[in-house]
Amino acid sequence: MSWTDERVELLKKMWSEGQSASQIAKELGGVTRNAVIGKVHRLGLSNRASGGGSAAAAPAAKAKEAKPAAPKVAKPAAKEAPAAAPKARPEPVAAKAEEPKEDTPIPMSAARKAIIPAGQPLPPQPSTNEISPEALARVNEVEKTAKKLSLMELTERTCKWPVGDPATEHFWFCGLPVQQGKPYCEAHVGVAFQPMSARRDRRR
DNA sequence: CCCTGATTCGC
DNA sequence: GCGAATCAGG
Repeated sequence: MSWTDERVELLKKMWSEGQSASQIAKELGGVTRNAVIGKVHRLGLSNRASGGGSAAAAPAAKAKEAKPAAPKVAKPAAKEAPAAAPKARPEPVAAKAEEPKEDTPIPMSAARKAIIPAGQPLPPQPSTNEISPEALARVNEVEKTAKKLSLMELTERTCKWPVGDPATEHFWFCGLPVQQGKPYCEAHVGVAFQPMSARRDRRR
């Protein structure tokens, strides 16, 4: 694929919108994020700043080291190996403390009748009708393709959204790839983290 | 490990 | 000009 005007235009657009290089690459197709980044630089728009019309900006970049007289320096291929010193390197193997593995918190699902074995008080949960319809639709859709993992099968990168009633047979965890950072997949992040006041704040 | 952008450099 | 490889964070 080559950088046609259209593709460059889309690149510029998406980049200015703050899309990541990988997202742009995906959209364009036929290029890697590296290609996108490379192009971005060549186009000289690597600096995504200057959004608001504020005249002053440029928070002063870091002091870039000037390049005195060593444009290209080949890798230090040759080893000096001067003295015949026996390189006895202690090589201290720092032992890392084991990180305590945290248990994954288990969120409640929408389908809870009112009975959880020990009869715990139900944790407060945003009522279903306050979640955007689209988000719910997506969740319902996703639950069909969920990987339906058991508790033991969950990993750091599997969606930990529970589906079904823990007290019944059909209970599982979504298991789809999580959204970076979050404990849930994209769809479930959508219902888990609501942009507060989603409905009331409609206008603005 | 997943991701990000930045840079280098052979092509 | 192009972009893989690599680097440097988060």
